[in-house]
Amino acid sequence: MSTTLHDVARHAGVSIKTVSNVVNGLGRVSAATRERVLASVAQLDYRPNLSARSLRSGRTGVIGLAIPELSLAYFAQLADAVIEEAEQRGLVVLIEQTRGGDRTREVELLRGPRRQLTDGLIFSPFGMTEADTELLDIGSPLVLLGERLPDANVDRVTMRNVEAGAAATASLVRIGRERVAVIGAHLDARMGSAVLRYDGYVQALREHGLELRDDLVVEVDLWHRSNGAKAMRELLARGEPFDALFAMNDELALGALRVLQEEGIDVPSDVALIGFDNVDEGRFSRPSLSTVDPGRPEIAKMAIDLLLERIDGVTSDDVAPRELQSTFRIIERESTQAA
Amino acid sequence: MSTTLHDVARHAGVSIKTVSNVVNGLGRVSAATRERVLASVAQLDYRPNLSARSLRSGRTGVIGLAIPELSLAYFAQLADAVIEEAEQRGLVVLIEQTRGGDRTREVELLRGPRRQLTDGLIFSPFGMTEADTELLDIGSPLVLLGERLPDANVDRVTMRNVEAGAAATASLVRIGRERVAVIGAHLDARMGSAVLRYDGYVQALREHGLELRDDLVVEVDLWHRSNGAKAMRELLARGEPFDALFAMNDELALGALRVLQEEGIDVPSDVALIGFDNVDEGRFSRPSLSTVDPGRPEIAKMAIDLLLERIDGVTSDDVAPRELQSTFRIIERESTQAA
DNA sequence: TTGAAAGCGCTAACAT
DNA sequence: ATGTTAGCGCTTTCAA
Repeated sequence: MSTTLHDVARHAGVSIKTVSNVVNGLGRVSAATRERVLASVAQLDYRPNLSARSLRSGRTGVIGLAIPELSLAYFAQLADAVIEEAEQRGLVVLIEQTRGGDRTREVELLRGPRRQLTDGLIFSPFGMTEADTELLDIGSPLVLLGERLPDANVDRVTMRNVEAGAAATASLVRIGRERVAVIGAHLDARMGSAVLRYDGYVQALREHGLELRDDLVVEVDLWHRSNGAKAMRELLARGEPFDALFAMNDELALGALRVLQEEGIDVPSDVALIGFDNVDEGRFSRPSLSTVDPGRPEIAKMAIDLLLERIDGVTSDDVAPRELQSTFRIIERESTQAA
Repeated sequence: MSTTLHDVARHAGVSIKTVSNVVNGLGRVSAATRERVLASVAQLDYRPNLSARSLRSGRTGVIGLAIPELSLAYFAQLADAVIEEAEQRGLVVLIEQTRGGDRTREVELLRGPRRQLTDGLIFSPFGMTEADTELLDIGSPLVLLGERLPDANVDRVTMRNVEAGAAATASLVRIGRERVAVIGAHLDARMGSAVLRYDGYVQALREHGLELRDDLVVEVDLWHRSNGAKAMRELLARGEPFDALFAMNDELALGALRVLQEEGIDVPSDVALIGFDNVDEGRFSRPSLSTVDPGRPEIAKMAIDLLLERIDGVTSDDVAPRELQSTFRIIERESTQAA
């Protein structure tokens, strides 16, 4: 059996309350007693039982992070940022994978028993639709990542997707490209990053007096690398000339890049390319990949801030949901080097 | 307040024990009562309080996974596999990052309060040295990943690094290469993957009657992509000709690939290249990267099996530590295509 | 400043 | 087949 408060109390010749006070730095304890208690704590190698503490306090010190898949670089790096930020605040992170937009898994996760284990959840939804919005009402603090489920009555962190999409597109135009293709669009969707980034794309074209051509727009369901390759083949098959490509994330961009090179199309001289997310790999691809940095550490910080304010009750339940936006920046690398 | 066992018991008109039995599927409960209890559970939306359950049972249902960094693709994919495997068994995973070989962080993590929150730990050590071995004696189930701390008295999962290193090297020789360079070596180390894979390399050269040339061996501390690039520049600067390269992991390989291409050296015709780890990105690089698949799902499964056997007491404490090895396989892609 | 005691929600030993 | 009850280790009134 491991050491308990009682053991320490007995050893130090004080009451269990005093030990508790010392351990938690609460209450008034005379320097002498504190000294004695700390000595006993060290000597007995006492460590508080977190289950008991949770049971009593109603807090676990654990927050959940639900993402589609850890093997997608974007989410791995996001999780990294969240764990880092949580640690600053003495919290620990439980990661749950929803396996790329599986609605059922997402719903189960929201209602599942694991919610009891966490003080709150940071959730990046993909499969749930607007009809499921009310399922988000889980009775414990929740912060959404991204623009999905726009009508949900919860705090969320997003980024300026429209502006970022426009800036990415503009960075291609600025180096003299006039036929800018885009892959990753979800034309039928009403909401989501795809819609917003596409809006930015359209907006930038318009601002620069360029024509929006449907045959330069490729829809892609999941933003995986393999789909980037597929989309690029489709685009090439259409035969419509283009001299630049905006890929809605880096995975798509790298998949597309691979196909462009197979076809002997040079990047950036024939086709300039910009991605989105600033995933590490883009720094080492050849050519290195220009991209949009979404400000992951800031996103992690904002999400945890919002969550903690609800957990701590600083923000009462009847305060309307808030939305925080991270600041992005364009990172120009070789794939958009002016010719 | 959320619903408790008592609430359900009262609502169903039975005792709390019966409810507990039903919820946990234990004991003999008549179909009728079970029915009634389940109805109440559903109606009251009862969910067991996991803190209370843990306090009572001494189990949390959480296992820890301590890895250097989630943003390294290998570890992200490993974590993915561990979470997946854990889920099969109703366990959940708490990820802790040791930030690439920081000994202090590793030691703190082993003794830290979070151990109280987990039933056991899967640990991939990097910073701790043999002098720290006894710190692994943490009094709760522990499984090591990899060959570090060889004298530790704990279960571990490894892979056949020597054989795999030899097989990788041999795959280069098999396509006619005779001057095989290697990057990632730790020549001064006594143990670790670097030593073993290097042994395999040496062994394969010998078996094929090839000369081991010191000037074709590049040491690299951390196996990051940037270091792969650096190592390749160093190798090229030496001026010693080579027609193949064994990189000790895929990150190194991709970093090296990038430099080779900058220098106009074609892969695979000028230099054939094989990495190690079978990270996703290798499938989409250009050329796609040949590699060694370490069998991640198997590693995850073995680690959790070992851990659970200790947790459940199936394996008693005085059973000597066991070592399980995953099976690897060589994956041949474009970077080792015969000319 | 310190102590005593109740009880968080659950499991399991024991009773019926 | 079902009920009673004693804690798990901690925090937190309430007393002293």
